[in-house]
Amino acid sequence: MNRKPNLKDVAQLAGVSAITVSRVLTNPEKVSDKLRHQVETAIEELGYIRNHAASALASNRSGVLAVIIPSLSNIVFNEVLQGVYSAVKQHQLQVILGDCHYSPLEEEKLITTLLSQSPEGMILTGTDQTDYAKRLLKNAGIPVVQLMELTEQPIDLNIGFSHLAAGLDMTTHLLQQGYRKLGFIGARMDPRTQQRLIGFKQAIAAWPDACQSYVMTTPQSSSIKLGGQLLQAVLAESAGQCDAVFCCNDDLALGALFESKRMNLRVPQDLAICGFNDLEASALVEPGISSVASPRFEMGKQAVELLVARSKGEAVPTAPIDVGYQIIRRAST
Amino acid sequence: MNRKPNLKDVAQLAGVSAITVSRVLTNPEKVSDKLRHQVETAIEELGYIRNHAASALASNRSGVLAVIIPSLSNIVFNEVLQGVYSAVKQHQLQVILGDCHYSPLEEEKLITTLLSQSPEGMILTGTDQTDYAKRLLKNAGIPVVQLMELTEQPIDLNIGFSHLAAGLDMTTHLLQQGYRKLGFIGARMDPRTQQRLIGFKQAIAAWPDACQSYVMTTPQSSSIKLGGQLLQAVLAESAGQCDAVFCCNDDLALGALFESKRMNLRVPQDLAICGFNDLEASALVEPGISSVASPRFEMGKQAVELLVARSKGEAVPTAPIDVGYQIIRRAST
DNA sequence: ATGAAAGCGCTAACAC
DNA sequence: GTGTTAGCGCTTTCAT
Repeated sequence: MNRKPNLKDVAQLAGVSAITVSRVLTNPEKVSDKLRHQVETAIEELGYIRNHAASALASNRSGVLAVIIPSLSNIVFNEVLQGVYSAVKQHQLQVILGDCHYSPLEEEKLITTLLSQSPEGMILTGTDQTDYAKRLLKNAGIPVVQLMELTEQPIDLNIGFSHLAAGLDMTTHLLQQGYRKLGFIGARMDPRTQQRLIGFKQAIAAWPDACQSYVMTTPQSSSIKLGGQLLQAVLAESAGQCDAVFCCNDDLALGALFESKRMNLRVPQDLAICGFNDLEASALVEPGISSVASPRFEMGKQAVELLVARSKGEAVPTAPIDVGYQIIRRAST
Repeated sequence: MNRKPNLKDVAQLAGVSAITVSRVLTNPEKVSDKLRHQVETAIEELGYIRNHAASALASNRSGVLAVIIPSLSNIVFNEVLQGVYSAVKQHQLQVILGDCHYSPLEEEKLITTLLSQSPEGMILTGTDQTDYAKRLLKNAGIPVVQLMELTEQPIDLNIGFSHLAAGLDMTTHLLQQGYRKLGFIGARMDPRTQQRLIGFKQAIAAWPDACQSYVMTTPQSSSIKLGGQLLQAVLAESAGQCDAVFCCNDDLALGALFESKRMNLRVPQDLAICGFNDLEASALVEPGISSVASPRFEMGKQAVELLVARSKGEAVPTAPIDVGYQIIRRAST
């Protein structure tokens, strides 16, 4: 016999019926000590591993959690993922991960693919799914979490924070520090980055004194190097007048900082720099870069907990959950 | 009717048999244009999504690829993952990912879990699986790739490079630059890091002139901050004599560089610093940090291609594939 | 506490 | 090119 052993093989060897073996696997406490031991021995001897597809089909429970992030290379989503993985362990769930490359259309396609695995829940990043995707998800009858940002009309559950408010607060901080010629550099410009830019503009509009703003964005994906290039662009655009730059993330901010040093600009005297996401490096470079911190790991974890609770039919908050953010002030501003 | 539509529902609506619908889904070219169109319309109308568990059970093909990495938070494995994901797309495979936290025992447990999904292949990081895990994998009868480092006795397929040789080359580079009091700082100390350390020691042993070495390692996980702390430790141990540090990765190297600046040590005059992995930041800090580059994305990609080829029964190289590495010399050394 | 029978939704193998 | 039949390996339901 060379094929993989199945339940029947184990049952036969243990001298019990298939269903008893199944019980040992899922509800060991429902089987007598004696039989359980016989079965466990047989399983070990045969090296039996339960066939997940058959199990899922018969029980109508896949044990799968679908997760879609916009980018595998952005460390920010990686941290969310870590939270997700830390939480699924306790719940015997397998994660199926998709990377939609910031594209709602690709996300829609991924959703159909992932739905075919009959996931018991789905975690999405952001709130800009296509209408068709939203319909699919509502029809799927599984709990869905939209993560990272807030929306008035969630598909189902929603956990995040306001990127607009964070952008506004950080910009206000720059203004309070006395800077009046503010640059904004942004890459990729996904919905959350755009919210930050809106916050930036609102803060400037709301400020009583006169101030200048110079916005420089690119659809290119973000990198440290790009931060240096965009800083140059903003300085050129402002004819060197710009005295503070709001970088839409910490990678750009690091690049801007390194570039400033190469140009012998003093930070924060000649130029203030702030970022977003509060990566480890931002705290450790000289000067430390002011940034916006948010509980990414926790968001991922909480999304899973919420999903699981909902699956069990427990009552869960259906209103968006605002996890907040924190403006971290450092020497760069 | 509120339950999810199945093949039969689609077939009935389209006025065909179930198998025809199945064919439209998997081999559209085997169905006449007319019927195919009818079926596609019915699928759309019902919002039908194929049940993966049933499909996998009946066809004995799961469409799943299992991947285990030692850490989700280490960007290095992330890049490998990106390679993996970039390749699976073309092959209609879903990735199931496990994080074994650098523990062979946890890896063993993960392997059993992941095997229950009947994956069509498995990608593992490194070569230090438990004996039981190796047996399980051999019995599973699926192609397995051990990635990142090389081994004489692979479980099945093997793609990687010699971390020992890379460590040796980089250390020799330091010696060639005239440094004679070499520090080694290492965190986590997984098998690959240990190989780098062995290379470090071999290079020193092989060098004709007298030289000193100071090795400082910790089981803690690596971070930028830790790099600064370990640098302090090495300087203390060497009574300030150490004139070059080999950092087992670029995070530590960055931390060491930032710390050197705080201590007003000139790099590379007072202290040379080199890292491993060649992260983006290493090229952009001032001075740039010398490092070891390796084709991580490509390794991930190649692993998938190899696995798929093997699954199809194509001939694939069974000998380890050495993808090599590159010593990147920058101003820090 | 244990088992027998039925069936989950799909596809392989074989007809036609 | 299309359909029929059988069965993948497991769990549900119901009986004992």
